[in-house]
Amino acid sequence: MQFHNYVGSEGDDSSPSDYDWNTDDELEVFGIPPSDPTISSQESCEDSVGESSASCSSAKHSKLIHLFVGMGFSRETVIKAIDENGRDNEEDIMEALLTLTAEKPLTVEKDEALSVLVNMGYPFEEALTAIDKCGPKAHISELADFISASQLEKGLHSPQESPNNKHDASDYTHEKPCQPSGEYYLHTSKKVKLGLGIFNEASQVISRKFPREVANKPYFYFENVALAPKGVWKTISRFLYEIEPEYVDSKYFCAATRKRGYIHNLPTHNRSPLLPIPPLTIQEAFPTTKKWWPSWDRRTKLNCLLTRVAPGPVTERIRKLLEKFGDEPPLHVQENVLVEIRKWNLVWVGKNKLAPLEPDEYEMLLGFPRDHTRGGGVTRTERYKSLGNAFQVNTVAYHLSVLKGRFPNGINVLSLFSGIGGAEVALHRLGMMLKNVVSVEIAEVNRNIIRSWWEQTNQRGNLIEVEDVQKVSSNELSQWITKFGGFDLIIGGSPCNNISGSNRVSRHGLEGEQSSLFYEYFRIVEAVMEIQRDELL
DNA sequence: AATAGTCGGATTTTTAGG
DNA sequence: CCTAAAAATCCGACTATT
Repeated sequence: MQFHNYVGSEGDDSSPSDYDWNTDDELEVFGIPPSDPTISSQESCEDSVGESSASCSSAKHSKLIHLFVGMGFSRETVIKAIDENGRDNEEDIMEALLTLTAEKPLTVEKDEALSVLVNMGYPFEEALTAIDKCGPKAHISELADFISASQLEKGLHSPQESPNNKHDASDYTHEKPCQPSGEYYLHTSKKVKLGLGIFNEASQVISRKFPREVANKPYFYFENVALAPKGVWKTISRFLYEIEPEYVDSKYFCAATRKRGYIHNLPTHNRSPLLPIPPLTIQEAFPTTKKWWPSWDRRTKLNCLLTRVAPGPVTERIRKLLEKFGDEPPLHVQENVLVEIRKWNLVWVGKNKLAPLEPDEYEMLLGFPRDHTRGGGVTRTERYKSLGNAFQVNTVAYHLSVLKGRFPNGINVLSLFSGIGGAEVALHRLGMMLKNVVSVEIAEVNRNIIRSWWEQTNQRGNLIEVEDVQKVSSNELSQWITKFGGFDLIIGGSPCNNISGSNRVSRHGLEGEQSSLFYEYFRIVEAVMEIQRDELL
């Protein structure tokens, strides 16, 4: 029953599966000479230390480059932006980068259109819907008209009439608890959730009532798997102030499915995605696989990236099977192979040859910098495990983007179940200054990864690493709060071990051994709320 | 009524490194 | 030849969706 919001009557024609770019893309991209969207976004991190380019020698310069490269811009673009704006004003550079990346012609029309529309100020989700409806080849003006029309049609009162004005009405004042009534309304833009997407037009304007205490500082953001056993999300909602989960599939943000539920008290107006928009199909994300991709494998999206990948013998078995037939295996063989392919999330890397994704491909799809989890004694198996448990950075950043303007002087973050630091990376890529980050993570390899990232990105703030969430006392919280002046954001996804459908052994629900740590999340949110409310009075 | 897909766990076998 | 680590191989249920 908690999935009642899936039942949006006519979700059919807006269903994501009928993005019909399949055929278009294949033809087009084949026709285009070697220009790889993926390579341009990845090359950057590789040799960032090699300061051989003659002109740039100062330490400040290279630090700046590193900083912005860490946010996901290509090294080339960063250098250009710094050259144009000087190295002293980081905000100007940031603006220039956003402009440059938005103007840069992308290889695929859809991405380009999306980027342009977003840059014009249209909400990301509406832009996607428009492209979905009008087709990827539609002219920008046509798409813009579509969006305006649909906004009118829905009688949207939102401040989007003048798309160029990104920052007009703020939906509420964050510093002050607005109404003394204690009632609080948050207007989500209409297409929130439904069908595990955020772009279903069947949904209506939703007003959520917040208890007064969560309408105030601090913001919190909770994440877990969407397809939990019955009742789990209802329980989670009950603890987290009766806020309805927002179900989002990360396939709208990258080339892989990732169905997750999010409960938060963030405003939802004027969200904006990270730029550049990542490749949204397998074919765009992995151009080299097109050469080997058989026509009968019609996938455009990968399935969820799990913590384990297919062992070698599986792919070898398929290869031998396929080699028995010619170019076109019989239908029943195709179907059997497809079942295995989908189950193990394989891609084509040679003639009849399949392979699981590499760890660095996981990183790319999930929005992390290349080699984020590499090195420092981290094994391959551990990388898969940590990455499989991680946030999809673009998705989370999209939600957190509303915070950017609210904390121009930096933000204090309490990050629970940090894992490999998806929340930290998301905030950083949004260009937010991280003042104080308390990061709670049980696994040593993950803490090392976060620490390493923190140092590589030249963070000027303060990172405190804590091991066990159960040992975080309210006393300790008080001390941090006093020292930092309070937390602005509490963020984390509690363990899904006993909730995930993949677990055949101990899917015991929210009360399971690991998943019950959700209550620790709740405990800490409560404690921080309590302490900071007292301090404010 | 049938199908598809899922932030996994326990155990055994193989490999890597002395 | 030994040990530790990594890879391979077992293992269904639950539910939204069609």
